[in-house]
Amino acid sequence: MAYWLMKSEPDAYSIDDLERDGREMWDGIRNYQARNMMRDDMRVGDEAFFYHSACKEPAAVGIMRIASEPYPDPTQFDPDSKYYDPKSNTDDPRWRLVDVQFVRKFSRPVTLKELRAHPGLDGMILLRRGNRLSIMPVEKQHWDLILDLE
DNA sequence: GCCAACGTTGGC
DNA sequence: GCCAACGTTGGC
Repeated sequence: MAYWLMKSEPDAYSIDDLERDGREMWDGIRNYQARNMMRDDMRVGDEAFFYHSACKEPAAVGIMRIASEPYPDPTQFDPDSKYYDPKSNTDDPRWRLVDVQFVRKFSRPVTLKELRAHPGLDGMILLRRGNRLSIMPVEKQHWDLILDLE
């Protein structure tokens, strides 16, 4: 089983929204690297940190499970969606997504500040300078360390 | 709100 | 295929 970290802006979709919904499409990913990981590397049953980005306190806030095989992101075909991609077509969809299932919310957010301060987490992709990936793999040892921080 | 870092686009 | 211009991400 593999481990992941997936970012969302809490103003757009937060861990509380996922807790309410239970299961949801992880839509709107429009970055090829992130797409490729969903398309090629994720497996049903993998676990992922839900991470709040672009907000007052960036932090890992909970855990979810990959709940589906990859399939075309319907928002790319919807002209009313902000994720609409006129260059994609149904014959050869450009963007794919997976469903995620809520597992649990952390008892408290594990903040980016704490992650940066932990020597054992050196080398995490999330902490690399200039990193903008919204979906990234997490090594098992890092996963376990972060759970210890909760 | 600023801005560094990065990805994408498109002219050549 | 290069690269300048532009747009976006996301921490601060």
